[in-house]
Amino acid sequence: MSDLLYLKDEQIKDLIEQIFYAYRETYSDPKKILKKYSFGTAHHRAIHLIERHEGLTVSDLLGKLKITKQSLNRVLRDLIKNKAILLKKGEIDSRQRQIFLNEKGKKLFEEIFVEQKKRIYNALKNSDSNSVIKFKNILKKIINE
Amino acid sequence: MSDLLYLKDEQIKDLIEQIFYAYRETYSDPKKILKKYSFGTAHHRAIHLIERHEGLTVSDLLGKLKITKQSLNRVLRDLIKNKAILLKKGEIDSRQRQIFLNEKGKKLFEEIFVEQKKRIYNALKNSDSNSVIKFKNILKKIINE
DNA sequence: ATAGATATGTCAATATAACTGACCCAATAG
DNA sequence: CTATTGGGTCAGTTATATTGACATATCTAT
Repeated sequence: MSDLLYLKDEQIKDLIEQIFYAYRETYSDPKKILKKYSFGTAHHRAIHLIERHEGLTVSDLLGKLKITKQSLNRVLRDLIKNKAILLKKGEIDSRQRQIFLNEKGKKLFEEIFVEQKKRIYNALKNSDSNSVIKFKNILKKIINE
Repeated sequence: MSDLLYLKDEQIKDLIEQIFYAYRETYSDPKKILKKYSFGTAHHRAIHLIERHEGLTVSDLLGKLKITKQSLNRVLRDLIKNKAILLKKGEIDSRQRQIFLNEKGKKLFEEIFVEQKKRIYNALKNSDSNSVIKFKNILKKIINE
């Protein structure tokens, strides 16, 4: 085991605790907005990933969320019913469905994002760009690219 | 809005996505071990916080987990039944209960931690200490200290 | 053309972890 | 001594996930 301070078990335990808080807080901020639409965090995560990866297929989304298709289906049904998203037949492979936000979904995403952004923006605003790059790099390593 | 690259919305959206993955992966690793004891991630989070803050009170733990006492109570009951933790009357205020891991709980924590540690250790092992300090600082800012 | 594999959708039952609301008791604080 | 606080519990409900089985459409390979 390394004797470097930041690789000591106690430091790693702290990080594990802080990663929990960071996730929870980041995804708690927009809960009031979601509730207005009768959505929960499951819907939020889906919307976020669809916005980041417009046109992704159902199985792409399953791979990112790592939930079962039955779980995802409930979420997608709700979002479709609410006209937040739409599914189109895949252009190359028409078994696939590509998922897009429509206007209502984009507006909802923005509303959510305004709330979530505050926390991250405030955390980063006094950091130099080098710190932020290092932060992102370590996050990437934690999730294996 | 800032024109600094790392404060652009797209960068912040990426971070929000990566924080989700980082949390999920970090807390997924020990699920097999937890299952052996018929525990879930709710028990895991409680055990982790009790290890980091030995002797904390029930309301301390509630404040960290941000769940209701009814939810926490189920978790604590399971952990007590399994002899992973014990509750002692508060020394100053005997209405309070201070929570401790006992030997079985410490062993369980270690077993869990070995699994979780791998991911974080591998992410940090090739980073310089400066990067790690900056990583922790930004995490702290995200959770407001 | 047809057989098998793949992508998606769905029904049903169950598990996990959370919630709200209503009480209770013991102990501290005013 | 009364009000408040810390903790525990019962009961019912909601949100999100699971497993397993099966259906349909489409693609791929022979």
